[in-house]
Amino acid sequence: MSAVEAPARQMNLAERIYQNLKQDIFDFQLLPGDRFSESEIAKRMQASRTPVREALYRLERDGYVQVHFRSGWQVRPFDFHYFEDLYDVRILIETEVVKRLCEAPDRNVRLAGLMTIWCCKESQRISDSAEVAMLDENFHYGLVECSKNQEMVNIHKDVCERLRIIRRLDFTQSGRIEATYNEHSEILERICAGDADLVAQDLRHHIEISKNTVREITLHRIQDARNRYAVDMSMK
Amino acid sequence: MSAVEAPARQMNLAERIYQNLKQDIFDFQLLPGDRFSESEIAKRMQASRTPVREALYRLERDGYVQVHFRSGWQVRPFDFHYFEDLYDVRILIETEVVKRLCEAPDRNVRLAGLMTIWCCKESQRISDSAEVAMLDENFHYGLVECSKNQEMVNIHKDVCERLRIIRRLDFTQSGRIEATYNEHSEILERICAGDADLVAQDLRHHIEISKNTVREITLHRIQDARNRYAVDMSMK
DNA sequence: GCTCTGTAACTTGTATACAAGGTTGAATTC
DNA sequence: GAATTCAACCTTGTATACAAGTTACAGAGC
Repeated sequence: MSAVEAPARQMNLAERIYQNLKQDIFDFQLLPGDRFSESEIAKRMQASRTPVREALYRLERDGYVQVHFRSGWQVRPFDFHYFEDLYDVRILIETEVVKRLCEAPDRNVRLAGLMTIWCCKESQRISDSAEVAMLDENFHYGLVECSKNQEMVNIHKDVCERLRIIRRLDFTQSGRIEATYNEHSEILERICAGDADLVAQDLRHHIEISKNTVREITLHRIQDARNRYAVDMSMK
Repeated sequence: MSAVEAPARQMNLAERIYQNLKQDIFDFQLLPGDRFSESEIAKRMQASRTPVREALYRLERDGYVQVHFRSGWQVRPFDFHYFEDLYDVRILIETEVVKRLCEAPDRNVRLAGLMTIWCCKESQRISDSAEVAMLDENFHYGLVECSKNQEMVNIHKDVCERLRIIRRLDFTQSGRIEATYNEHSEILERICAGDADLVAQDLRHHIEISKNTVREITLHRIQDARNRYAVDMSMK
């Protein structure tokens, strides 16, 4: 029962390949719709097909790729309807969590960490969009972790990870950073005030802003992102 | 886009082994805590280790088994806290769904199938507990499918499947069948009436009955179930 | 009897060989 | 030129061989 679990899980080849492939998908190195074979990946990762297959089947279950019988693999094409459904699940879980939080007597303690980050002076706010994007994710993870329901945490994390691929296109818009700070701090303060209905409404609205931007994202923008990424890489 | 997906997915060896192993776990042929090796399974399933491994890694991700580094596999031990968390997720999803249903103008049409099964005369009710258990599962699936949110359906299905291992111990109690009929029919009628708050309350209560029985289940009862199953098998 | 040690028999992780079905494209036929 | 055929080459699915690490137990030493 002690050190059996994930903590010190040494990196298998399969694990490493899984992480790398997922990162490639997030970075649009592998574009939605792209087809590829196991041998191709094996060659690129300098490994045999066995660990590659293991990684691919995990990615398939995650919903990132799909296998065609004896006919290669494919990065799962974008499906905006799918993303919107995921956003709804996020809204459902997070609003439930904040409602519960509003009834917890020790909510101030539980939220202390988040409050130091988000309810700070304007001068202390972070302006780097990549960094804020990460903080934003952690904000929402942090809320759900307060629920003390590990399965809710797992499912929520899963959903957010599947959404990450499009969320990262979100923080490029100007004004989004400031708005995020304002919305997060308001949510936290209202939780402390115990305003269950109001805060659920705020949170729903906050997430729906992201949800609505999904519709605007086109394959063209994805292609752009890829090009930008390629340039970034060559400059390092 | 036509016949690419799951429908005609022919049974791989890996797929077959996955299903068989899961069934063994459900039937308590493999008891929580049991340890076993890949070769063992391969021998029993008359296949090589390759498809066995694929199946095992899927089961691991599903949360049924865990692998110990170069030291065999184990059926994940029971953790009642885990099951209660899952029940909470079920409650959250299903209450959300019925709330939405109460606002849908065409809810009578969507629910027609369920109503013929559950809102029938007492004389037409089914009394076989295994059959009712299956109908019960389909009732809850059916509700969520009405939500038109495929991801919610998927997650809910996943959660229910993970709960199935203990839910099947539930319908043995006398009176449970009649109560299920009464509760389901009341829920359906109240949805049609559009009573969002009342119906959510009913549903929550209905699921919490199951949730509370979890606490009563002990490993001893599981052992019993296994013995009973072994007897059933030998009688065939 | 107890502790330690080393080895033999296991385990999973990875690479590779082969089987069986899918795809493609050039040659053939009309 | 257009349609068809068929073979070479691809793909994944499965079995097997080997590498590397873990476990269990017999036997030595005390």
